[in-house]
Amino acid sequence: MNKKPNLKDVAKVAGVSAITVSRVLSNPDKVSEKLRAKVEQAVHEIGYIRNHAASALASRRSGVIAVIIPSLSNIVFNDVLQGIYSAVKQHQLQVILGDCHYSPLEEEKLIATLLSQSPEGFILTGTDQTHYARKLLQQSGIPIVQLMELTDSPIDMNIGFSHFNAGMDITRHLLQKGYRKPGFLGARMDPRTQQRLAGFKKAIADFKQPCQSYVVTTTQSSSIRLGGQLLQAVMAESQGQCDAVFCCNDDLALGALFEAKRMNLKVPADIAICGFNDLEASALVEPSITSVASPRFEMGQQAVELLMAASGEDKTHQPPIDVGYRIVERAST
Amino acid sequence: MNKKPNLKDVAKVAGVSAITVSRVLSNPDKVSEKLRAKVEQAVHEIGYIRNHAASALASRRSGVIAVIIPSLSNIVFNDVLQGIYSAVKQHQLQVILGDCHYSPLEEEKLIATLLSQSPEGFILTGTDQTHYARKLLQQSGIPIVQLMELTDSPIDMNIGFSHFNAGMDITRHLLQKGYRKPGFLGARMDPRTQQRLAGFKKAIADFKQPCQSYVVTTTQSSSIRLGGQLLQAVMAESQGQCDAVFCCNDDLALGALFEAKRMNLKVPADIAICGFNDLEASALVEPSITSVASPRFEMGQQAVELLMAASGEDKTHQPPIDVGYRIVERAST
DNA sequence: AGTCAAAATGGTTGCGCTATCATTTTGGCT
DNA sequence: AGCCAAAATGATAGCGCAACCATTTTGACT
Repeated sequence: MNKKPNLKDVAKVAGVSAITVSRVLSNPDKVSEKLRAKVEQAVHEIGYIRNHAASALASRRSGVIAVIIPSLSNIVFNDVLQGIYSAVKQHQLQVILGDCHYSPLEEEKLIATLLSQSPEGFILTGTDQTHYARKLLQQSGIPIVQLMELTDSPIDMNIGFSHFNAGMDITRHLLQKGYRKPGFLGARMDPRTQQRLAGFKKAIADFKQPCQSYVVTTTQSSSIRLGGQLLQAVMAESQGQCDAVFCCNDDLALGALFEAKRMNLKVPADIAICGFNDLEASALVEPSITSVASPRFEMGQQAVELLMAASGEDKTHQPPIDVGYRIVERAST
Repeated sequence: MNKKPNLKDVAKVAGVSAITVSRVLSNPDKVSEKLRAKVEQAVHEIGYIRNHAASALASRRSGVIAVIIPSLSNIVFNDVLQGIYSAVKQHQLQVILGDCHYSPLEEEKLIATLLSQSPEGFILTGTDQTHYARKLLQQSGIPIVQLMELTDSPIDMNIGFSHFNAGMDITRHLLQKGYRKPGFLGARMDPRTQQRLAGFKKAIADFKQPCQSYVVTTTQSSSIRLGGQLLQAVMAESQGQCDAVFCCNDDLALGALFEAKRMNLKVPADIAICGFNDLEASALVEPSITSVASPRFEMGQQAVELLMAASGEDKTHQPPIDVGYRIVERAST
């Protein structure tokens, strides 16, 4: 194995200087047609690949953005990620991704690690970063986007929607449909789930008529199977009285739906079911499941655009961007 | 904003030389207790974060591995990714991830881009890389793992299972169950799907009794909804004769199942349905869906371990590792 | 042909770190 | 106390590239 070719090797083959090769690679518009062809030919011929570390060091531009999500297994963040990757491609950036497993402490460590790559922007999920994490981020001086939720005190920029309002709205929807004994089924209980639960409680507290409500939660991670178990739990706790469940996400809702069938409960006659995130399956099961849709892909895209826009100009603190949500009413309610 | 602190700044605060600080950070065992405490204190105090680019340039170790998957939206690759991330954490590595959208050409470009980060290992999905991509990879001299499928001519290392055999086995299962007019429903038609289809055809060709088979495929990307459409298509094509479908993945199988119910076909009496990948939902729908399970998470983990093991020693070409698969027989067949 | 500004190309230097080797300090032993 | 190997720490150089500024070439105009 010969050692990897560098700029000088290309320069030699192309018969130009090293700096010229560099220019061809980074500013193809600034050089003459002939030169570019000659150099590109040489690059291809010897299979030259630019050393990113050296380039980043010399130019102080890493061409990288850092992203931290709480979970790789949750489809929700996948959609966001796809948005991020699609946007990033336009800007010729690389993504370095971290999975903090819903833990602020892991997130803090990840932030330190990812910052060492000198990212040009940072995308975080949620707003519950540790104090030291916030310090590191602020000190880094790069643009930051906090994603998914809205907060009054963002580190820098913020884009998302109100999970509290969404939880409240969908609970109101249940109440409007005449259900008076709704239950909340929650898993994981991350901040966004808690906000949805708070919305649930608020809707019930504000409702003009009195009603009985149930809350069954677990810190286990969410799954379809768990949805079934939680439905059993809420039916047991309510002694069969519970007539509607707001599941903190669609996985649970699917599981609750399957379980309801096994328990011979008619949906929505005996029990209404609604979920959150509007996964594809929710629209296609029988009966289809009412859910809350949000523009996840677009949120990811827009987060990248915000970073790019911000890295140019000076810090003009923009207000949080509310991307909103939509209650998708279906047969299950 | 003061500019970011560097090694010298830490050294000044700690009252030692820059190189010593470097050593504390990279070889904490090689320094005295006192020194380490002093330096770590200084690091934390000024919020120093090591410049990865400079470190990588000077040490020729990037601490990064590159991973390319064909799709971010496919849960299958998510499981693999999780395995990769879990293994990577042990080794203090970062992952740079690319999504090639099932395109070898995009993959080639991605490979070039990711190689510029001087990764210490490369994980690829599948075995259909372009010629130039293979050249670049080989020239890079780093360990490479091709994942998911098995091949006789790997670029370097290879871990996966035979999609051909799996497709053949599950088709045999249908035939053994007495179905004589099976159909294959395929989406995307990436190499692995094609191998499953080839297995399907082989099983039918080898079967001792003659039977009628149907193949309906599309290059559209897979979805639950599409599964329903493909079921309609195969029933139309077979004039209602088709009595079993092998769906190239579980999303299609779920869609086919939902559609079968809408068409008032009993599963498995009127039509058997089986899928591939054994997603959680497949076990929980009614009737539960027969599928093919494979150790995806472990494959991802093991790929990383292979890379790490290989980067130490010399290239001793190991044979491909077959992780196997398992037919999970359920109510739908 | 001669002029001059604009476009194209090249030389030097330093980004922040670590490898290599050199030097100093430590501490167990006679 | 004196010796010496081992442990701890420091000085120097260079990784491969792009910023900066210098130089050469081009071509539109008189």
